[in-house]
Amino acid sequence: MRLATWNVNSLRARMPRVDEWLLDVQPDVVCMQETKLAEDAFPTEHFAEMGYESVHHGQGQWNGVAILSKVGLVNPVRNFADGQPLDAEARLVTATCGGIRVSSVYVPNGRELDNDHYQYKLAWMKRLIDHLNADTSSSDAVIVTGDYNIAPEDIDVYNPADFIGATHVSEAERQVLRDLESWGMVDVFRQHHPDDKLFSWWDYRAGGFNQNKGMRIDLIMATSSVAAKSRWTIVDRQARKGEKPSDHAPVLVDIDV
DNA sequence: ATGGTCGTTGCACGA
Repeated sequence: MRLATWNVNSLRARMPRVDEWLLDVQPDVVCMQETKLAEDAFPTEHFAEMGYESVHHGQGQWNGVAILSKVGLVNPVRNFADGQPLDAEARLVTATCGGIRVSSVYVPNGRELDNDHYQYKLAWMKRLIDHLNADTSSSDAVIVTGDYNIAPEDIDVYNPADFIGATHVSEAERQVLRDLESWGMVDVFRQHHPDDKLFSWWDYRAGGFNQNKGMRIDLIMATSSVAAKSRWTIVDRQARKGEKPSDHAPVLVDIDV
């Protein structure tokens, strides 16, 4: 099974690149973030014609997450499943694909450390664990992948000195990611590439991609049973090049099934 | 050099 995560930064703006990429890469499961589409504006029929079942959790101009699957898509759940009042923003969707419980996540950005949005981000990550406890178990085959807006370690940013006092690298953010690992999740890319400094996002501004000023914030987190069956993982930098790219590159993993 | 671009929407804001 080939699974990918990609923050497309507006599916409407990205459709030509998404179509081209699906045909080229032939993923079985795709987790998308920032579709920026209303619930009903998702091109369900178009993806069906390309062989994908899909589920979308959208809200309109911001956020929006989706899962595409060629290996079945059952028991979809939009939003958190922990029984608490629903998140007002469309940042989480879950479905079982090919026997794996898959979630597509768009973790809040955080903006600045003293911004209310940063507290929302930390609370959101804590709540993700409540969701997992309600929806599944760490002994199951589970993947939670998407734009975490957290660089797990200093190796995951181009120049750690430039990020002092910034979000994405703060100790509290890294701690909630470690809490997810304590729950039972493995960072699949880092497992296969312990020393590689490879990024998944580069700012559109100031030639960020050409200068490789990026961060690795798009993560494939998997329970140990899935991680053990993962064979190969890459960042698809090709998708960040060319006409009208997203500011994120897809991250791929191939899993033995 | 505290900028820069792109996406939304609508002439500002989020990333």
